[in-house]
Amino acid sequence: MKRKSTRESFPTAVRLVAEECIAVRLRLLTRAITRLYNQALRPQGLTVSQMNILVAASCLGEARPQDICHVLHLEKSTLSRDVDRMRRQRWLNKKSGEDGRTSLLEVTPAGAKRLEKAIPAWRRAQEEAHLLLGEPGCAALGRAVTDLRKKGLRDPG
Amino acid sequence: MKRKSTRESFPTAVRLVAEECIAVRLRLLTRAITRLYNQALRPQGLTVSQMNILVAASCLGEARPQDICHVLHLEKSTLSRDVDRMRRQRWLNKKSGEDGRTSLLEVTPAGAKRLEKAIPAWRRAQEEAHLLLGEPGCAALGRAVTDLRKKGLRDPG
DNA sequence: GAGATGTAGTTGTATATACAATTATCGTCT
DNA sequence: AGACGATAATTGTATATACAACTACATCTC
Repeated sequence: MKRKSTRESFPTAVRLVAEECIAVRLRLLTRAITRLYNQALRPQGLTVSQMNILVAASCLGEARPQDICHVLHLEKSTLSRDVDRMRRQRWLNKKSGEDGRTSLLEVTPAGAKRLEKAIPAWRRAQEEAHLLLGEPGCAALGRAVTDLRKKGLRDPG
Repeated sequence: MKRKSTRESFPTAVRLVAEECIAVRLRLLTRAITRLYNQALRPQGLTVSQMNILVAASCLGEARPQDICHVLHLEKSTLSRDVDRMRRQRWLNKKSGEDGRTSLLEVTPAGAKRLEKAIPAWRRAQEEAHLLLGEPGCAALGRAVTDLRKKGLRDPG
């Protein structure tokens, strides 16, 4: 993997980014972990994103799209399309709310079943991920998310 | 945000996923942090992914696509398309390597300039991200990535 | 109550991501 | 030399993601 470099000299700042950039690390780690979960979930016909949404919707009961966006820090247009796909699969049902602008999403029985059947696979992925991050890493992650919600870094949309 | 739930009872396991899932948290956090960096970088005409690739390529010197995939845990087809876009921008140059199958990527002067000009914006985003994660969080993140590379969770492609 | 302002969701467009299949090349073995 | 298996990259297809623009509805203000 280490290759002979034809020009070893380049700005110090670039080296700094390479060594310290939080986004690089976080994105890299997320790619790896996402792959882990998706591979576990694939036989269940679910992606980790879809599972996220099903779980959030289950917890919220009848949820407005914006509520789900808020808890997942998801952009509204992203969710809109995710929901499209999941409605096509009949995992989510859309009802119009009292306010003519809003709608309410609800997990269908089929969606709930799909989710439940995926739990064992999730558990396996979760164990591997836990091993990879270590207990302190997981704890730090939890704290960061709590902070994020508290500080309310404006969520998109 | 807390809404009246029409059905408060649903499987315990689902609650468990909601409260503990590492993928949910990591992805959520990554969405937020990615947004942070992208907003900072947008005036410089760079995305965080593109910056990642420029930095990796700069550090490696002449890099084979697979080398970049390896250090960033990126799937080869993903990189292939990212590189396409960046070649169109003239930030990367592709030369054919000695082996007829491989190619070598090199950051062009234009690419290097674009990257350097983006550093101040990066620095601002980095500070905010650091604040958000806290020093322990950042340290844990660093450790996790080091571990990931050590344990060599097979990278894709 | 009509127009201004604001909010919820969808649609247009682009990037980022990955898996599967394909293409092109390489190396080896006979 | 030719066949076969391995490797590097590209291409086909689908999901995930976000910003900007738009649509439809609501609320506020005068």
